[in-house]
Amino acid sequence: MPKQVTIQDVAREAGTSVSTVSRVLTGSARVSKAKRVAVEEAIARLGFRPSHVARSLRTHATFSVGLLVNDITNPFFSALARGAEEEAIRRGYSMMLCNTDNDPDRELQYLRMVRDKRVDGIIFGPTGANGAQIAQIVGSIPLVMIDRRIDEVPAAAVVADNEGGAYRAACALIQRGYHRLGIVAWLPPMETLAHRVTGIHRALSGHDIPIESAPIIRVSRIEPKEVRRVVREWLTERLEAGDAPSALFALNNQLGLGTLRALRDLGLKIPDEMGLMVFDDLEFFEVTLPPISAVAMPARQMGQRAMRHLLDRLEKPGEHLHEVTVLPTEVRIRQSI
Amino acid sequence: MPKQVTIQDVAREAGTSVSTVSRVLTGSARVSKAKRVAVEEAIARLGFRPSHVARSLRTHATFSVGLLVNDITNPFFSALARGAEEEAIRRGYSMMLCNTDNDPDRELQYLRMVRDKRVDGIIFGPTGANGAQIAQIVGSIPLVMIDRRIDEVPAAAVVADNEGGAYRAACALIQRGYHRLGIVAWLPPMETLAHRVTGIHRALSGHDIPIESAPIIRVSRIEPKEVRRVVREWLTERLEAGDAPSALFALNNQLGLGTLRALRDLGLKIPDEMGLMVFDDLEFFEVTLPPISAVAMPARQMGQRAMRHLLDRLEKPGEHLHEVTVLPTEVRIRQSI
DNA sequence: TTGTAAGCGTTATCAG
DNA sequence: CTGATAACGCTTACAA
Repeated sequence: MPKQVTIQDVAREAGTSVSTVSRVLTGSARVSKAKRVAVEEAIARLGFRPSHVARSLRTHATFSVGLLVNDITNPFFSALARGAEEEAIRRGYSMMLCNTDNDPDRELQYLRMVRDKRVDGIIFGPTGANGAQIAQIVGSIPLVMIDRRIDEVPAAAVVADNEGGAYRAACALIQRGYHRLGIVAWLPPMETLAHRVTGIHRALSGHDIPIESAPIIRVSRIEPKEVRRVVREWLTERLEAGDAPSALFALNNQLGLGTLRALRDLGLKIPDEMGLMVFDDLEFFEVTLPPISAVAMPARQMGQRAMRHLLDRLEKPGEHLHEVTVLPTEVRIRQSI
Repeated sequence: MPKQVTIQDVAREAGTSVSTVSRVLTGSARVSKAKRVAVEEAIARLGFRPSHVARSLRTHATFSVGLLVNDITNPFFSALARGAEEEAIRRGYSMMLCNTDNDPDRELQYLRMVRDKRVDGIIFGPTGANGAQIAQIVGSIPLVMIDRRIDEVPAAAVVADNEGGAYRAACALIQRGYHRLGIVAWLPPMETLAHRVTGIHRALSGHDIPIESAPIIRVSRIEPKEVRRVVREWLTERLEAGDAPSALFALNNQLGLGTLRALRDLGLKIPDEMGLMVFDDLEFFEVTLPPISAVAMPARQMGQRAMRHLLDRLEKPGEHLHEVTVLPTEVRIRQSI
């Protein structure tokens, strides 16, 4: 372990004081040309690199932020993370990645960890649980919610236009003659999914279709295999009873993937025997046969915007507006409807 | 900004000294029951949380590691990141996410950043460039290479069995009668891709097929659209000349996606008019029509193993073996060949 | 078992 | 413009 070069060493080498070295480091005050070059040369000679941790202790700023998301493996969140990270690095911040796996306990554990590490701020896709505890843990750390919000915690948020996207997508379905919609949803109550359902219902009502005619298929676990099984069984039953919907609307990309597989299992021809629409577009929906219609969320942009919000607030702490930014979604009609 | 609670406050509240508080915090020495409960109560009362940054300054350990990968948006890397993160959190470490975008400059920038932040170690998927500089920047920070290696930097590595996987996949192609292979590759020289080519060549030779009969289609940019265009044009030309391969072997998932689209553009029936094999399996290859054969890399496990290596080494610095772990790949034959 | 005090590597205050 | 020096919040000898 070669001893690390400190500001003291640089001062000695440059024949000056640590304060002067610090001043050229931070540019916080004027330094004579002569001294500055002496210091710069000493730094180069010694290969000195100031310790962020010492600096952080002194300044109470770590230039790092925590990103808590459900699962980075989900394309939506990886795109979001990418957007956030890009903005962060551009502004000199680094980002700690935390996968909560939608588990309230992990969420709390992570929140504590980043708080203890004294991150300057947090970008947070909440599970929806532990409202009060979160507020308490986070305390006064600047926080931006992403994708979902949570009422107990006052914070800015960046979300997608879930209701609007679902509404327009449902209208497209209806206009193409799919009047009987089956909604594939996930069991746990989530704000985003609820909004999507609302959008669909609004479209239905707007076309004088009773919302009771659109059954909701609720899967309890989000694993593709499970979704596939549940949807397949549900559909089989309905088909036998002659009471099946003419199109399925899956409320997120994982549900969409499972649904697609269920449809394949049953050998149902898309879009003739069953239409398919999924909320949250994936790159590969473009290349399946047939290509699948989806409503696209601006994931990367959401991450970028959330990070921008956060850093803006860190850098000029004047404004404490907890605004919620709603980013538009885009309905992409392909051949599955 | 409510002033933060420090160990001093706890000591005062508990009627003891800071050292005693520190001892109950770290468990580094025995403390009488009475004092301990006094301290614990004081901590609870005050909501004290020790500052990791102060601790790090003192102990020279930050309990954080840097993860540098090409692009988290690529499913291979997000799975890898997930595996790494899981192991990290399990052992009390946090992970900084850095996307290098395969850009040597960004790579250097990030390496400097994590080093300045005094991460305890680095997991690093190198671009392949700046060997000497990397060695210099990283200095004595424990480092584990992932996916690719780089000769100038002595470090442990975790890689997939690229050659073996490609070999077995090529054998499968040949056995099914695809004797004329077109290899879709990326232009920049990369160890992993080279190994894959080697594997294919070995399979060809083993079946007495001259390797010259397997042309390499080199795309200069990895964007799907570009891959698609290049492959389509190349194929069109060959088809017209009556000199096309009978199957295409794409060397990574992005190339695979682009190739698939090119095949669709040309209306070539898979697997009858053209076979397709891609290195690096994606979830959705299972659900395309037809499902696509691929060789699967244990991405998540690679991340986990790399992190395990790294942390093991941090925790018992005795061993300095720069071993390279080669994880097996699995050929998954589906209906595209 | 407990307390005092000396750092860890910076930045910031305050004189000169 | 420059230099001592006191924090920052913690851990760890060293003493008691």
